[in-house]
Amino acid sequence: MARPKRQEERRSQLVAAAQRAIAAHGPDGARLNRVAEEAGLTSSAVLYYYPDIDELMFEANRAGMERFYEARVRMLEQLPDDPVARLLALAKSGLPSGPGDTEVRLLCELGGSAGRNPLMASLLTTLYDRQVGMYQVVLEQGAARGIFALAQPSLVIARNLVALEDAYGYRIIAGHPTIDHDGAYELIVASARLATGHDLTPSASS
Amino acid sequence: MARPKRQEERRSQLVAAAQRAIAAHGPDGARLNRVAEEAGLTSSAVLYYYPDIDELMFEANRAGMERFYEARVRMLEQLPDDPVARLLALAKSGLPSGPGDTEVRLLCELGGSAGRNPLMASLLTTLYDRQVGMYQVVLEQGAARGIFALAQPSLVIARNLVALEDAYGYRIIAGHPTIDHDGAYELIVASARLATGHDLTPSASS
DNA sequence: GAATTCTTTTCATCACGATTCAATAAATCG
DNA sequence: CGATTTATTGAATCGTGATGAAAAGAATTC
Repeated sequence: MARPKRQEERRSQLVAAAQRAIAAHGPDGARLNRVAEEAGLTSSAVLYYYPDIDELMFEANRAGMERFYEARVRMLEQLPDDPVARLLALAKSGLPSGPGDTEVRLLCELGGSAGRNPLMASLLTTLYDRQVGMYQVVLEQGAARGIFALAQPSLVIARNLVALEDAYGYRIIAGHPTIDHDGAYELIVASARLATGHDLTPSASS
Repeated sequence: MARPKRQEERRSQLVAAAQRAIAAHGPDGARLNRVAEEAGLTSSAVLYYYPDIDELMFEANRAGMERFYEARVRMLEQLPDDPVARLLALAKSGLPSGPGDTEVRLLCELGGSAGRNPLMASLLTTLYDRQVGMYQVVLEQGAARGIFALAQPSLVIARNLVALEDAYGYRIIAGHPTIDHDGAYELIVASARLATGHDLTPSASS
């Protein structure tokens, strides 16, 4: 009797468009027009789905973080039950592939705005703690099996490893001439070696 | 025969005002009006000194980084010639005092924009490398005197320590509930302990 | 105090982005 | 097809910020 609603589909398209716009122009430079252009619509159409533009922007950021985290969780689940392999995979998956990695670009943009946006600050803090939790599980698992000889509490090691990921993410996004994805990975692994007392060579897992 | 020029003084006042505005509203939210208000002037007066507003903003950012770095260098110089004390002081001075630390807030804001601003990216990369250099000097000094037993090349250790500083700066600015200045300091020192093979207790320097 | 140069404000203008609303297009069902 | 609901557009409006020009204000020298 009428045209069916398919708003959810459009809404997620708009969220994706907003994410691209933010990655391209920053959280404040992502004007309504840019989002609309990115989505192939007019600004009015965007407003039709998100009468409050801030709501769309927040959702774009929130969803971006969620997606980043969820992807890592899924990756971890698909891996064999090997602490060494898992630790290395975590380190690799936490780094941007290069300066053009839009997913991490988004996260970096948010980091700066956390200082003046309590909501963003809270989301980022949560994301950080969740990632720390992931590392902790792997570390504890390895320790329980006698594979890792943790030199520090797992919380300390995990916090430092996630911190390294974050920081090198910024360096890679900024295009550091000698710290690219692989270089940062090696640096993080080097730190993990000391903390776990393990070689962390892919094959020497047991 | 006429009123003397004292533009340099005003210009540096404006740079400081711009820094405060950026720390308060972000790199893109720092409108000309905000800067003027922060400086106690009108927007036109600001334009009188900086016809190109982007030039002021860039200078504010550049000067902010420079100042941050120079302050650390001076602090190091004033310290006794003790690698342990210097390393600890470095770690402490690289972290924001709290979420309200405007100097580090500024740096965090820039980190995000580096992805779309090559000039900022270049400045931040330089700042990072310079800080790494500072750490390297201290590490090598300690190693040469037999105080530190470096578990890795000094470049690797230094890069990781500066990275930790950066990342915890973001966490502190974001107001992480359990990672404040002191907490982050302990985490960084914990990592430095493993890398230097030294207790890093303030008194056990020799 | 008058002349001169530097500084600042006021005001007008311009461009751009957000927002609204009426009009139009599209999809579905009977 | 035509009624009905959903989706999208385009023009109009509004506010904000950047910018420029002219006028007013301030500091110095003679």
